[in-house]
Formats: sequence, C-alpha cells, structure tokens
Amino acid sequence: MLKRTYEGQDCSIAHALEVVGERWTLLIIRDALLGLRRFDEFQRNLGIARKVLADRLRWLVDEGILERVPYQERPQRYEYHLTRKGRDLHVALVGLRQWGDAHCSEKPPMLARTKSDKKPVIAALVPKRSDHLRLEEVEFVPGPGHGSR
Amino acid sequence: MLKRTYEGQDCSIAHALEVVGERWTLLIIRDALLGLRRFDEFQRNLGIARKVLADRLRWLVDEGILERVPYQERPQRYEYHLTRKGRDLHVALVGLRQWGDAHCSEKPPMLARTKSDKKPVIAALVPKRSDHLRLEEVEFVPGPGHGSR
DNA sequence: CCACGTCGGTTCCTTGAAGGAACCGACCCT
DNA sequence: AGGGTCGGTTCCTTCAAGGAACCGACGTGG
Repeated sequence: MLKRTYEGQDCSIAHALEVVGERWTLLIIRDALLGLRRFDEFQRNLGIARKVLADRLRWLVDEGILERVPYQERPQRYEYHLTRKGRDLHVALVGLRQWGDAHCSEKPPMLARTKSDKKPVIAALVPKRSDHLRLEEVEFVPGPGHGSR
Repeated sequence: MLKRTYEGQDCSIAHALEVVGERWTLLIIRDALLGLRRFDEFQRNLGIARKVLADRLRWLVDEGILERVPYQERPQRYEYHLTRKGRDLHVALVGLRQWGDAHCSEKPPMLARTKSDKKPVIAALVPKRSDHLRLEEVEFVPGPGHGSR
C-alpha cells in the first residue's frame, strides 16, 4: 500500500480501515481476542514476517488498540493486551467470521456461543436499545470444520 | 501485498479477508450497498486508480460478490450489482462503521435507522434465534458529522 | 465529415510495502 | 563456553498500488 489512508472519504468505514484495514492487522486482533499476547505467539500462529509484525504491533499500540505491558524484568519483556477500543472490534470480526462461514468455508472452524447456556450466537442488526450479548458473555470454541484445512 | 492469501489459517476470518481484505475492496462494497453501480461512479467517489478498480471489480465478479449486468447495447456497457453474497457483508460493514464512529470520528457521518419508525440501529451479538432486522428494513442517512471532513 | 464528449476500460512507469532470511542483545541454563 | 529463549532490527528482493496517458466503440453538434 502506497498510502494507508483513504483521502477525501467522509465515512467511518474508511476511517476504521485506515486504522485496521492493512494486511494482517485484523488477524492480529483476532488472535489477541482469543488470548494471544506475546510477539512469538503471534509470529508462530500467523506465519507473518517478523518485521511486519513488529510494525503492526507498534502501530496498534500507537492507535490505542493494544497496550504494551511488561511481564518480566531482566531482560525486560513485554506482551500486548487489548484495550477496550481493541475489544470493541469483536462485532465487526464476528460479522466477518460468519460471512466467511456462510460463503467461504463448508463447515465453520469455530463457533460462537453463550457461556451460560451454550446457545449459538450471531452478529446482526438490531434496534439500538434492544438487549444484546456483551463480549464477556460469549465464548468461542472449535466447530465442525475445525482442522479440515 | 505479495500474496493475497493467509496460508495455514484455519479460520473463516482469514478466508473472508482473502476475498475482501485487500485495500479498497470493502469500500467498493460499501458504495455498492449505498447504490453505486457504474465504473465511473466508483472511480470518482473513491478516487481510486482505474487499474486497481478494474482489478477489484473483476475479482469481485469472479468471487460472486458482484454481478456484471449490461445496461445498454451499442456500445455494450455493464454495471455492477451486488449479489446475495455481497449484500451479506452488511453486518461486518456496519460493525466496522460503528467502531469507526465510536473511536475514529467525533460525530458519525452516517446513521443507520429502521425504515419503519426511524429508530437507530446497531450491529451486535445476539442469540441465534432471536429476532433481528433484515437489511431491507434498514436505511442509511447522513448523520451529524456529515461533511465535517 | 470531423471534432468532441462519454464510458469502461488497458498500458506503462515509478514507488514503496510485504516476504524472508540473517543477525543481534540481554538474559538463563548446563 | 555453548546453546536456547524472547523480542526484536537489518537488508535485499519482489510485487502491488498510484498516476497519468492512451484506446475503442459509440452518440452529438456544427
């Protein structure tokens, strides 16, 4: 990408994509939502070039999506934790996931369900004040298509 | 991007991003959802290089997200219509939009509301069988932040 | 009949981001 | 002293995006 920006676009989708629209970025956030925290965990799980991963992590910290927190001294080591802003991306990611489930995979490699009664969960449009699930009420578990690729 | 694929990822998010994750692609689909159909409309509205637009449109037609339909003969001219598969991306796009509204813009440039009673609409996680709005029940109108950029 | 405009592209060159492999520095263990 | 771990950085190559010019089929006006 020559520029990461979409100039002249008066649109929150364009603004969002300027921040998280580059290659790898949403997959890093997906992994963070699933609990990954350390440089090597991301690198091994994604197979991403170390340079690109370092660039993306720095950018995401600058944007307030990840937080760089020390987990040991001598040698100083840091891990990356999602902020509220980062966790808020879960709706868009679940939306992408279910589109991929419906149109790109035969069987879903992963399922979203309620923690309490294990009922399937989807992302959908609803009236603003109607009740919906918070991220902490939902869990993600391997689905029927897991491992088929 | 050297490759458009994310090899070794057993994940529908990765598969979805292999199809619609490249620069410009989601903005083209956003425009299509708002009613744009012709090459020049997309090109002017996005300010995208014509070559890249031609590449993306061809790709999206190949993937069954857009349909190339003739709207005149002599000279043969085509426009691009969203398929069901393409329209299904609206949940992910609204999810991205509201994240951008919440974290990247001061005021939303665009609002989603119900066509019937003009109540605000959000994307959210809900139990699978609970009722939610279909795309045709929702409209998108300029919001308070419209034109501020 | 010739010039101009419209639409939907294609061609060509330049620039810069991604891939990949090697290297590095601080520390620990044996 | 040698090797391993972790979190990077450096360097080179390759390929996609940006941008501007060009093109072909057709309609329009003088």
